[in-house]
Amino acid sequence: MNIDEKRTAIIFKALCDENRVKILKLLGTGEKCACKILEELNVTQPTLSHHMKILCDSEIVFGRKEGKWMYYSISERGADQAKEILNELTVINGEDCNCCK
Amino acid sequence: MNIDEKRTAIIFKALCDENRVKILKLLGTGEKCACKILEELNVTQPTLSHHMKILCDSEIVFGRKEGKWMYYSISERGADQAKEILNELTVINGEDCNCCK
DNA sequence: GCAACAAATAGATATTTGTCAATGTGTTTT
DNA sequence: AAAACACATTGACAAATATCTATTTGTTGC
Repeated sequence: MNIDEKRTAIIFKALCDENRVKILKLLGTGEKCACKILEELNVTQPTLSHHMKILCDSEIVFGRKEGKWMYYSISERGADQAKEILNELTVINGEDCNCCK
Repeated sequence: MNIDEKRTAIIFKALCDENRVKILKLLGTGEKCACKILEELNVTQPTLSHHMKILCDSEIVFGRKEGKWMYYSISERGADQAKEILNELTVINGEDCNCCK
């Protein structure tokens, strides 16, 4: 696989904000509606909406609309992709560098 | 494991910038000195230094000094920790939310 | 259609981040 | 010791980000 840097940055942006990590932890107990997530965080509704967008852009979180509610859950597919990229980026293939010795 | 949100954000900050992803890809072929990495990126030396600090703060990258050179490599330990956190954050344990139904 | 509700969008603002030029620090070489 | 080199730190600045208030959009129930 050849990793796209821009896409990788978008994916892991999901995980580099405290509130978004909290949201993922909440989603770990299963699908949640936005209103429920909002209760658990100390942010306004628009701020939550902003974070949910970033999480969905990463594809680690999946959102579905049902009537006037939005339900969010962790996407196994998206999570697996993030894991695969993390694996690829941290595998060590080569030799030590002697360029400066 | 109970995941610390602040620490998690610091760890994954390593992966949410294009240049840092490029650096990780370079380190995938083994330990490299800063000067070699600098050749491959379109940034100045202080900018590289800044990125290397963020990568080392995440502990995904390890730096060692040898004389006037800095050698960087991927830390298996740090990478494993990032993988473990990503796993924990994307495992689904619970039931679907019925709170709004 | 209208009121009530849930979520998204727009606009404003403070903070954080990525970047560079200039300078400082520590090491090697002459 | 002085010069050269590799890297870190500082300070400045523009761009991106997180947050809020106000408003808009879309859905439900009267």
